[in-house]
Amino acid sequence: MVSSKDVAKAAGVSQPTVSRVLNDPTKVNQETLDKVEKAMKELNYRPNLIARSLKQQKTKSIALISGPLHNSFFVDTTTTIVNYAKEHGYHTFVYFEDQGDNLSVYDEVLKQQVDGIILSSIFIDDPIYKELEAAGVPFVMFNRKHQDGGNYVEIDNHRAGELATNHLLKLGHTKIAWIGGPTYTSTFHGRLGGYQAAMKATNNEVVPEWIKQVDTTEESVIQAVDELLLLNNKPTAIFATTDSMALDCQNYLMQMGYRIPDNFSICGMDNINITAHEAIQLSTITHDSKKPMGLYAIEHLITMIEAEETPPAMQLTLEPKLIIRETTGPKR
Amino acid sequence: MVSSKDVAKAAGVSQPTVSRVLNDPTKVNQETLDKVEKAMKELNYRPNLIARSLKQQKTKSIALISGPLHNSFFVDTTTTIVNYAKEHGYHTFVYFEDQGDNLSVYDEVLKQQVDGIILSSIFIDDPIYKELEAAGVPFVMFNRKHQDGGNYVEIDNHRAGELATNHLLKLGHTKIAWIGGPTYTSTFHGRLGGYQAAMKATNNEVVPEWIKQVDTTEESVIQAVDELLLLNNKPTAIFATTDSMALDCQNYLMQMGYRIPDNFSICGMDNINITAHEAIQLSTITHDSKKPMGLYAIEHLITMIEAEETPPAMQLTLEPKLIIRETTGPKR
DNA sequence: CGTTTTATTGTAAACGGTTAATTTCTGAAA
DNA sequence: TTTCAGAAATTAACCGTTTACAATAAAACG
Repeated sequence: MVSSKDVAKAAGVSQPTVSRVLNDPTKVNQETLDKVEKAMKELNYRPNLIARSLKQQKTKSIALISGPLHNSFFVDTTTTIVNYAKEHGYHTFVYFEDQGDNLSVYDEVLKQQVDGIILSSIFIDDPIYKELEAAGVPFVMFNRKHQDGGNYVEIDNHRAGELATNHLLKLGHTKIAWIGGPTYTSTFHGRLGGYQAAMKATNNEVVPEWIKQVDTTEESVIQAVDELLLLNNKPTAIFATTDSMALDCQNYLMQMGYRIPDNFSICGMDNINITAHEAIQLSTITHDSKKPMGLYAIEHLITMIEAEETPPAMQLTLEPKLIIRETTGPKR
Repeated sequence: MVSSKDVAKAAGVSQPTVSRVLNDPTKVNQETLDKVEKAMKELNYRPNLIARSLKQQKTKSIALISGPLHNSFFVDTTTTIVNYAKEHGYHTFVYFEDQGDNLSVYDEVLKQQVDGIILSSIFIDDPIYKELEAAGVPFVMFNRKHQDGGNYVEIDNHRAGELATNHLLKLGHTKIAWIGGPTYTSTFHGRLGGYQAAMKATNNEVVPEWIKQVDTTEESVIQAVDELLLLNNKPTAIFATTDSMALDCQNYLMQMGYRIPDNFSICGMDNINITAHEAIQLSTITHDSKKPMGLYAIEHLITMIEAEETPPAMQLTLEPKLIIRETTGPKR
């Protein structure tokens, strides 16, 4: 690999002069500048960012620790974050959440000396929060948040749960199932709380068998639906707390010969792209902000990284909004 | 940030001893090893991988330059690649293809000293190929390939084009539209060639107006469909050369009140997940290999990175396979 | 014309590790 | 007792940059 030393030799100057050409060309004589730039071109010189990072104590790289892309919600956020970062001169390391072994990811990321971290995969009382704070690296959470606060952008999950549930109640459903991920995450915790609150507020019984905690994979959703189908007091509507899972429900129920919404109403959440497809038409919950959630996160992260002094924490809870499409209908 | 020097001081040893504890603990006395490890723990020491990378001249990081995730094909490949890389100790920088400004991405990536590159976004005669070769960094292409060969995994696009077209011909369609991306990429070049070959082989006219080259965005697909709808000899079937575009066609035509496949047959390509959804049921093309395409790519890349001497080039062309679902039907 | 600025370049040190070469120490063999 | 091998630790050099500081020469000043 050709280094600035090689360029210096070729141009007949000292190596720091080459460095100056790169960083502050006004500080160098026009004549030498030409010489050096010519040598750079001839040798096809590319500055070594690793060396620069070491010296400058910043890497111009960030880490995105994201939920799995098979949930399209994370497709949008990943795209937004990676592209915005790139436009602002940052490179993005991407990692996908791992059942279990998450700690090693954080550890690796910190060793990599990233300038900041964006994460969606934190638990309400995740000990990683304190570790990250101790490491002193800026980080912002999106989608999920932590009990200790910090910087985050989320949707009002409780309110969202109420919204979806009330929508189904208003259609005449009273036997409403809830399918979601682990409630030690703020998202599902809130969405479950909202569901329960809405049921109670209307004096509807919440039967424990209607509440299905799954690991959000298709198989686990299918199993949950199977179990619901075997119940005596079978629900007539399902609040599937992510669109990804709602699609799995819809698909499986249709495969089993049921008609949506005639036999079952399904309401999802996230308003991922495909839900608007004419053949899908999934009722869902979105938020009423112009900016996508990932954008808030990355904008704020880069502000934090580049600000002289720590800016005030971003604690953003977006207002949820119901989108009624064709997968929810009156109880028959 | 606490460095190995701090650990050394705390443990009362020299700094290289700390390094040896990290890299080859057998070379260090049990007693000192304990001392050092204790100090590491107490100070919460994390080795600086940037410094290590500089010295070792390898970063244990790779770059993935991918097509946009809104095409779900790249969702699967990205997931596969990032996860496999991580399991093998590599960190993945992700970039999404950019209309136009691709060169700067490659430049940035090379400056970052990545150990290898995986890319899907290369043109048949892309000059970047020679640049990458000159830079001496291992790289493998997936999905698309380059005229000069190199390391790649692709699907037989010509064959795939024939397969899809023949399927539609057999259903009685003779007026078949082709919608695809720019033909200076090997994928669309091949898929168009196969379509034309199949038409000619059956003595069917290929009307130039039926061939729509778009930029693969939803808007451009909609515009193409609009134009097709205005033709006198309107096609009765569409070969949309990625599932992403096929879904856009299906959605738009349904919105316009057409019925699929009664009014139009649609065949996609890639077999992305959602196409199997009961409400979508898109006919499509896949390949008959057990491994996903991205896996071939990343496996080979890591082999290239870690092999003593350059392994033989991987030039893999997977056999396409037709999946018939419900969006293609007999001509009415 | 001597002295002070200013512009430009070079020298040296540093970032945090790895690793080759060297030193120190121990204990066994002669 | 002397010698020497081997183990374990230290010292020094290096990776490719940036940057503080010193040196030099040219320009500006009174």
